[in-house]
Amino acid sequence: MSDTRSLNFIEALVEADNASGRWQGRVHTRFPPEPNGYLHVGHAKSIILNSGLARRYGGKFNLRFDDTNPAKEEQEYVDSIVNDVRWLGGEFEDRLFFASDYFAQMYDWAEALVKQGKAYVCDLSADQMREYRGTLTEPGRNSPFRDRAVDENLDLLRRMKQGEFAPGTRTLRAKIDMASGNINLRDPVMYRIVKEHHHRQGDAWVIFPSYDWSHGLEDSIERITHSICTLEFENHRPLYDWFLDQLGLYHPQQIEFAKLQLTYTVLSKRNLLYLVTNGHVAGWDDPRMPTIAGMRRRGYTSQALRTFCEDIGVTKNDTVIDLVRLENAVRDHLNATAPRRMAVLSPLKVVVTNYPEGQVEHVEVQNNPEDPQAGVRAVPFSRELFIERDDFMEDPPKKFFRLAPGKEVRLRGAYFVTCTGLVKDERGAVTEVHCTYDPATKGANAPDGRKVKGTIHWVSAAHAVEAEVRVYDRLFAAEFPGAAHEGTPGVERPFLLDLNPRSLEVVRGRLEPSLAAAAPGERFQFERLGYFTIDADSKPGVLVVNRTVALKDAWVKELAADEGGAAKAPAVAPPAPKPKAPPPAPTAPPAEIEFGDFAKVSLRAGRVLAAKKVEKADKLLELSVDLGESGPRTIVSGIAEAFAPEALVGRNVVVVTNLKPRALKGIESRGMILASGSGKSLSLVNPGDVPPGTAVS
RNA sequence: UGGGGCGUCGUCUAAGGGUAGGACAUCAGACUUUGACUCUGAGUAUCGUGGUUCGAAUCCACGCGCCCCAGCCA
Repeated sequence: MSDTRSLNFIEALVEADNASGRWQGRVHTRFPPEPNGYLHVGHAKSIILNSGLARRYGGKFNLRFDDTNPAKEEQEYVDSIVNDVRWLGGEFEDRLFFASDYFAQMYDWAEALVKQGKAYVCDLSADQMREYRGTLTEPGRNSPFRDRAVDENLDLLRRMKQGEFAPGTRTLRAKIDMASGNINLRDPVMYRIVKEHHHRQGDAWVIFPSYDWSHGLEDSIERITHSICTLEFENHRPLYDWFLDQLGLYHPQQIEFAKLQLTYTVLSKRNLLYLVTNGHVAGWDDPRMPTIAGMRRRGYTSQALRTFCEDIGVTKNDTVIDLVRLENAVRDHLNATAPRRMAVLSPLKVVVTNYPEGQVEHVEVQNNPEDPQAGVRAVPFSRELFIERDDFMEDPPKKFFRLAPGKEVRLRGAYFVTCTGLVKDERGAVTEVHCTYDPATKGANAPDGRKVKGTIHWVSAAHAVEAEVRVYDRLFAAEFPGAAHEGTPGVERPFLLDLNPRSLEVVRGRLEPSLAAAAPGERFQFERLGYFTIDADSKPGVLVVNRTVALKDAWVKELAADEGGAAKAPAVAPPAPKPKAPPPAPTAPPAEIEFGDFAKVSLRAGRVLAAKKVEKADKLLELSVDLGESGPRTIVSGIAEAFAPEALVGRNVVVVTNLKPRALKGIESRGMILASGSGKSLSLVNPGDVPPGTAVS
């Protein structure tokens, strides 16, 4: 650590402790996951914080499974977690621990507490206990079992441990204060009866310690100095302290920080589990998942994750980090380290008409301009090539620097070529582009000094290797998944409505031949496209490639700014640029559009499922519209003056479905409702009685 | 209406009585054999109201806003 950044509040605290000699200079942290799911980026922040502290201050870092609830925990999760922590650089060496290994010790301490008269066996049912607990504003009442004699408590506790009682019939509770303003102090449960097989203890135990009872003990046993957890445990700290104090045990300091939250991302284990079990993704390690395993498979590097976590800082502020920060960290690291290759994802054939048929030569291309050490490679060039469809336009706007009739561009690493003609199919689509090349420009500038504005990538048609390219985009289309649908009647999992229908697009790519030998896990930059990694699904001769993250693209911004986003619908939506000016009312057509533009409009029948007013907007309604897709779309429409929300539910409407999503009052609208008229005398275009999704002309 | 925590550019984050700084984003420009990278420039912030002080983001008071807590989950 040779950085100059200022200390975060935990580092400052540790340094103060070191200065005062509070822990004799020791720093010992831990990461205590419950093995009931895969780790995600939020956990990465914690792992990096805890292990980073140990590294920075010459201390130690433990990995400890908090496996105190046999009902939810599995060995599969233990294995994945160990793997993920290691991958992230969490150096726990031989200090891999399990809370369940401390069960006997914890039990002895529980008996000690009973003997001190500070814990009792309670026969209240869960429901009764809730009633006795009181509410946030009213104190609780003492359990009728609170004053049992020590001997009776001891006897009962031992019999609980023997398995004499049914689950749920009794608990061991700490005797603290039923009137405390902090509900956690109202005689919290220490042990509950659970008759389930434990992944490590088997059936040896039928009583299991609660978090509040066990966590401090675990830390104490391991001689942790700084027990770092997230903000929601702040209310539990008095308990952490109470148990340790009553027992007179070694007493680490609990410190709370704000957990990581990310835009366009869902991070609760419950929701992630739901996505996995309901097939919205292919598994915990689906590259769209925010899990460590998913990000690794996506091609993220642990270095990038570490930089990201360092970068966002550690505070107690409840904040949401913009996903682009993570993506930038990944780009940064990969820009410096990933070898460049050429690959064409949406091929358009180019014939270099003045290049001899059958001739092949190899051009030398740098592996990484950012890193001269990376050397060069030879790429075959021939008469027939593929270029990206997006890199050719028959009738380009003025600022288009790529290939177009009569225009000259550089083929990266090879020659200048000039477009001399094109071939179309019967439907008018361009199928082939003809060019001539200038032999004098090989790998260099033109001797006559003429410049080209654009450089495009290419592959030799005959030499290209085909690959399945999985083009991933963010899993959710909304910045705060589900937030806009919170409280919508009948919607029990609002975040599902914001799933990005284009989070995965699979294409047949043509890759430069050197990629044929690439191994799973290798990462590359496909020039001008993005960073990609070879997926584990690859088999000899069958390449599967994942897009890790796209390169930034100033050109799509340009297009969006100039043409209101209508000119081009890329295969994968780039982050929608925020409109500069307030967007025009969605029902008002642009002043003038071209015939060609109009032909690109896709109209489909939809049915309105729900509608409500948009806050702070007089004219806008937020609609949920069924278009026969996997989930309804959210569409914001300026028709509030003409229609009451309730009047729209169930109506059939015509929707422009291929518009670039656009944020209106912070709500992402994915489509436009067709209407005629204006203001209060609007009428909706009716598609007739057809199923949602039907194309309308 | 109980207890706990948090409020600084659009978003993160520094400064903790003495010039409100940085990063990301945005915009403008330069460079470019990747419309990438890099570089230059610009705009935008101390929740509010009082008070203490030569001086307040910082200290005090009173408000306001947001988050967490009523599992035999962690």
